[in-house]
Amino acid sequence: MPQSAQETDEPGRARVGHRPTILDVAARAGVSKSLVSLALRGAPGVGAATRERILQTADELGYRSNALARALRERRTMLVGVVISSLSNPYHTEIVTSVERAAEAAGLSVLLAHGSRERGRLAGRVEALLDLHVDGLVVVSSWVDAATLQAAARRAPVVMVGRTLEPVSGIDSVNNDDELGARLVVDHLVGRGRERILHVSSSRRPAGLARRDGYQAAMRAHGLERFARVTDPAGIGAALAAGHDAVFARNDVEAFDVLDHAWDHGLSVPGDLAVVGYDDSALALRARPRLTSVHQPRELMGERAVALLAERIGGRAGDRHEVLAPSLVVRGST
Amino acid sequence: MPQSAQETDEPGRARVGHRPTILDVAARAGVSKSLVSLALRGAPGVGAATRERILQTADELGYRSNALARALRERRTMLVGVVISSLSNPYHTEIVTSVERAAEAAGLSVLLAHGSRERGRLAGRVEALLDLHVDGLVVVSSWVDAATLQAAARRAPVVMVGRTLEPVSGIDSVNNDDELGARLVVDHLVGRGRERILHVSSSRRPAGLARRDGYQAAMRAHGLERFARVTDPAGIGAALAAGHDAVFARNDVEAFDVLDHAWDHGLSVPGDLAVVGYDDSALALRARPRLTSVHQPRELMGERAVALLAERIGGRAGDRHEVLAPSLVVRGST
DNA sequence: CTGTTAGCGCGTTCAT
DNA sequence: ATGAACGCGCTAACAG
Repeated sequence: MPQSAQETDEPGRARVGHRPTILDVAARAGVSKSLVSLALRGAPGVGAATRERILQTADELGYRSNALARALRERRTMLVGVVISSLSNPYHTEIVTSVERAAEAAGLSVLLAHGSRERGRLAGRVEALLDLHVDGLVVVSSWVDAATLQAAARRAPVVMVGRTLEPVSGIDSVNNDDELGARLVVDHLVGRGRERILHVSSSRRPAGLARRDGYQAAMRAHGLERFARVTDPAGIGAALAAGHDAVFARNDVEAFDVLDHAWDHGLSVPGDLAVVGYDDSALALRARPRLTSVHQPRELMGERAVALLAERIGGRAGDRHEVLAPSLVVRGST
Repeated sequence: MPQSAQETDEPGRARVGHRPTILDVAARAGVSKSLVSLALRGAPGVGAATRERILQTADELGYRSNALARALRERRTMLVGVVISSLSNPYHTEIVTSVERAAEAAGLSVLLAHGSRERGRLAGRVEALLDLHVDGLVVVSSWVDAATLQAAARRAPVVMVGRTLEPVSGIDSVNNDDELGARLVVDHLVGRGRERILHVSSSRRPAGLARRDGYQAAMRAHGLERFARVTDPAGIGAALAAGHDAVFARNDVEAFDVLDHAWDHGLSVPGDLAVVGYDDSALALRARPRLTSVHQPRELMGERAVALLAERIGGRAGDRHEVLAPSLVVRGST
């Protein structure tokens, strides 16, 4: 004969080493577990006195509903997963923070999964979040490959913050106009009389490529293509030796490297060399001189990402890709 | 008459918009769900041919076991939750990375929850992880209050990386010897002929307090208590004006602020002012000149944190508190 | 041995 | 206000 916990357990006495369940509360309060469920969620159909007694009992027992069981039944978790590949790039973590803020405002809770660039690791992190049945996924890393994104999108709404290397159908995206950002930089530098502008970029990442393209187009537009040159951070020394009066780095991290190089070699900034970064992250303010940098509207990007996720969760079908305008923040490095 | 999925569903045909379940695989392979479960987990008692067919079928259907259901049943998730309050302090994120590495090696998957210092937010993040039934919790933030830690420890093993403000029973901890670290700094500076050593510390955090105490004790040991002085970062200007030839900052972030101040006011480092940080984080290498800093064995700390968690999960009862020795890494700033 | 049945874990929902 | 069923995977007990 099968025995339920209600029959075997001493009613009203929580088993030791065992979180109290809804059944414990029901037994102690002398009602059915259904009623406890209703009462705890403030649903109608529960007498005022009974409700009070149930809440009281739950409180005494320190009852907490089991999120796993609820999620299993409700088919949703109110969780948003955020995947990130760099905890050391302030721009990425600042995006995460803005996503968190927006998610919280929408009643969603954020779980972060972090994985570095190693093949497969990030895909594994995405899997882990999906396995937990997050209601949506925000990807803040261009290292998650298209196949993984596409597969993920079949399991949950996915928003990419930033660019993907190849177009991916079934996901939304939020990013800034990297070409425009690059143009703002070149225009600014040219306006300050700099012409020999070097571009520093270590990256085959999509945003890096777009910025590089924007840089080249802008140089061309100013008739400066003869000075256009791209190097990775390791080649800064050689490139600068060839003669440049300004550097546009693909992001603040690499701009910081350029400043370090200048410091190490006695180059004055902005005297000998103007330096511009991208992202306008905390690093831009850390730098000395403070870094002129292209600002991405992070706060808005986080909000839009969560909004797009919410729309998808609400049933919207088509893909949406939002491109926001960056702006240039001028500081001491130019 | 109740109908099971097996009866209502066309066998071998996954319902659209619905992840295939173990039942779908069972139906398609013509076996019971129990056998599918056994086969998928490589358990004995399944014929070779049958096993093959089942695996094949699962693969065709793209079956993924439902982690929520499994966790509900098995009472464990193989997840470790990590709580962090600052994504902008490299030391914290580097600790996270080392915990991740160690956890992965132990077959555990890490979920990060981030919350800033606002009252209650962090406690909420801890709750969120516990509600997901993480198998253990690593706390990398002294902002999580003692009551929250104690309550958490009743739900899952908890390891604190760093110090708690007040002693907390029921949790383990891993941290470095802050007093020793401070002493290393003072000894080093005195060895280089600096005596007027200022301590910069913004913080009422436990680690900050311990470093401050260590600093004061070390100054006393050198007969330099008359020069001992503590200020917060905002007061650097005034404090330096009072005459100091060295600064020991409570962490790299604040040491960086000191370097910035020096730069802004034309003080040469280490000529006019020697500067020492704490944590030996990525910031120490970013700084110019590069920062002398107290190294905490982050990699080891992450490993020990996960090891302690594993022990607790394995049933160990008593509290364990490990204190590791820091070391001084001397660079250009002194 | 191979494979099945029944029931558990826990919260939600619906018909009674 | 309640019992029964359900969401999904695991497992003890049992049949062939």
